[in-house]
Order: sequence, then structure tokens, then C-alpha cells
Amino acid sequence: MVQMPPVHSKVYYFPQGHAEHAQGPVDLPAGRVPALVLCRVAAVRFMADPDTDEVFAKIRLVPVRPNDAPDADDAIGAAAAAAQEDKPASFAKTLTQSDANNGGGFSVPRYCAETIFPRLDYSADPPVQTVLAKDVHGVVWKFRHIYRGTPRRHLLTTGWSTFVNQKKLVAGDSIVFMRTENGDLCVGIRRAKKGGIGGPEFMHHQPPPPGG
Amino acid sequence: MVQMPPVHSKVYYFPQGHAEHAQGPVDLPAGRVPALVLCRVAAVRFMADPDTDEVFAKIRLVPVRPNDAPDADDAIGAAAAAAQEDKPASFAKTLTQSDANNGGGFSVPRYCAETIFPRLDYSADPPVQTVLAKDVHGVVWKFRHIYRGTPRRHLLTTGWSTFVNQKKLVAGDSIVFMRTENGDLCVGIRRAKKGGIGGPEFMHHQPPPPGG
DNA sequence: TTGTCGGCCGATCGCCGACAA
DNA sequence: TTGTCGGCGATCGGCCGACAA
Repeated sequence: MVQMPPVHSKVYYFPQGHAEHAQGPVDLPAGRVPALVLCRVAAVRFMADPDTDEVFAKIRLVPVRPNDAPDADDAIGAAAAAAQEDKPASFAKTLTQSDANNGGGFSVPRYCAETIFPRLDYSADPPVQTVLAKDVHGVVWKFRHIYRGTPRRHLLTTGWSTFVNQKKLVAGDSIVFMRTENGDLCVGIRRAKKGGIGGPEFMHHQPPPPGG
Repeated sequence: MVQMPPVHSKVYYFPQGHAEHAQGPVDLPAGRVPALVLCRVAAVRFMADPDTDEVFAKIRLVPVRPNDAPDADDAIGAAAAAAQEDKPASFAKTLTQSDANNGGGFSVPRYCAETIFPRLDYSADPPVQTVLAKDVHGVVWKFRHIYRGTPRRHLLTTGWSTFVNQKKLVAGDSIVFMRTENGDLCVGIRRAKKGGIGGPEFMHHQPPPPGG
């Protein structure tokens, strides 16, 4: 969803924007803090929140004097950016009510099942396999993938509800399946912005009663 | 379990002991940090961890010079300490396996039911009532208190398992019921030190499988 | 093609008295 | 007096095809 600056590339750092993002509106003393600071990206670390799976990056910046000579390393950054264009095959789906609430199953869109998941043996009746997917922490999740019903459709059954509960997914959140170059399957999540799917009519959150 | 120093009383503060309690063995530079510091208790705030219900106190200390004149306020502390002796009626029980695991019930010792709980109407068959108890956070928990079985015994049924799950109680942990001066019923917990009840044979902890 | 529903079956929860320590 | 057990009924979880959007 965002473009990450490659290591060694140059970026502008906005002190006021950073401060506002961290703690809200601020009023930096004009003249004492520059509006923007040219920096070189010294390091980028990709990270994920253990609880929410929210992903973020720590970017170390080193200020660069504007009158410094242009650096030949700039070409390296351009090359790295070009290499990033090779994206692995992936598929995202926003969870429906049935995916999140009913019966503990997940309707797999055909495209996802046929291009991202491992090939299914359609000669079996019904065709079933176990799908393993690694999340952002390296934890492997196991799902039962079955092709059944009339008309036939792909479903994730056993293992799905556990995933939904542990990740605290609700209707409107998204799930991403991704196949890496070496054939490994990965799974990621993206939570809905706010207010659930489509508006307040799905906002019937109800905290578990402690006993009253 | 512990004696809290009253506000205005004098106590000794042990820098090394405090440091070791907080982070383990330390080696304070001898001569530069006094072994003990006479202080006056300026304030005491009782608090509880929202997750674990672990209770603790924040005590604000103000150093007192040893050669200061004795303070008449010392008498206040003694009076406050004496007033603390009026303890409300309370009863504690260590949870058995049956309390923590089986069938979601809690065997209430007769003494607790008769002296701490509200009076039960024994003319009913079976005698039943709803018991409300407030925890350290002010959250009210509802329990079904019934007197049944042969021979008759007091039990908490509906509401008990919810309490056990939310508080993450296990066999060996303790529960305290307490009646305040104004008749309100309170409930507190105290977790077992380590390793469960009676040794490692009860240590069959098993983290919930993520799916693989 | 796939979102939602009702059916249905097995697992679990939780209330119960029996029994014994 | 009370800790543990087996029973059993109610509830819930979760897999299924039907059906329609």
C-alpha cells in the first residue's frame, strides 16, 4: 500500500509532520526547526506488532548537508527500487459476514484457490487438501481446503475459525494470501479502518458481560 | 498479607533492596549511596493491575534529616495504625481442581456461606439466591448460590466459570470473599506462587495451538 | 461464482446427586 | 464437611448442501 524508500536513497524529513503524526497538532517554534531536512536512509527495519499484526517500519535517517556533492550511491537506490517491482502472486479478499461469523468457514474465491493455493487433486471426491500458510511473525497456520457443494466452490473449513478468533478478525477486515518465489504460502491481514463494513448497521459490538 | 505504613509515619528506605527488587542483583557504589534513608510517608496510593488483578501500592517518601527534631505527627501514625485493626469479615479458599476445572462449579465452605454471603432462605427447596460481589476494579460479578445435594452443601454455579476464565484462575490460586462495613460483598484473588498446586504434576500447561 | 441460510450432528459446557475422604 | 466423579441434558461449534443474488 505504500512505497518504502530504499536504503541509501535520499528523502526529506518533515519534523512537524512527524510530530503531528505521533501526538497530534503541534506548534514548533518557527525559525528554530527547519520545515524539511534532506536525509539519507541509513537503514530500514520491517516490523509487526505482536498483538495486532499491524506492520510498520523503522527508518534510520542521517541528515545530509544540501551543499554536499551528489553521491554516486544514488544509482544504487534506483536499482533497488526497480528490483522491488517483482511482486509475488497475491490475492486479497474482504471478509463477509459469513466468513467472519457463520459456521467457521471461509469462501475462497476461485481465482485465489487456483492461482495462489497449492494445486488441488480434483480426481478425489470431494477434493480436499491441507493448506499451510505463514503469517508475518513466521507462525504457520493450518487450514482444511475443500472443493464441494452444488454448485462446487472452494472453502476453508477446519482451522479457519481458530485463525479468525486468534487474529480477532471481523467482517470488513481483509485477508491476503501470497505465494513467495520459493513456493511458500503466506497469509496476512488488514483491519478495516473503522466502524466495520459498510456503516454503523454492523456496529453491534457487545462486550462480554462479566457476570451481570 | 503485608502491613502498610500509614501516611505521616516514618520508615527506612533501602536503596539497594529497592533496586534488587526491581531489576535483580546490583552493586551500588559503597559510600556514595547510603544503606538506608530515614523518610516520612507523604502519600500512599493503592492500585491494581488491570490484567492480572495484582495489587500494589505507590508510596511517596520524603527524606528526613536524622538530626531533625522529633515530630508530633508521629502520634498520628500510631493512631491510624490502631484504626486499621478493624478488619472486615473475610474468608479465603485455595481453589481445588474441581473448583477450577470441573463442571464450572465452586464448593463454598460452610463458614464462608454462613458468615460472609447474604443470608440464604432455607425454607425454599432448594435454597437459591443470586450473590453479587465487587472486585478490586469495582466490577460486579454475579453468582448463583445454591444449597443442594446429599449431603447438603453450598455451591456457586452459574457465573462461576465465567469468573474463572476471565480472571484466568487455576487450581492452587486463592479466592477471597469479604464483607465491608456497609454490607457490600467483595471478591479478590491471589495467584499461586509458581508451578501450580503441589508440584509439577499439575503443570500440564498447553498453549492453544494456532492451527498447526 | 459466491454470500447467506437452515439442517444436523458431535463436542463441550455446566448442573446434578452419589459417594468417599 | 467437602473434593471428585459419572451422568446427562442443553447449548454451541462447525460442516454440509440448497438456493439465490
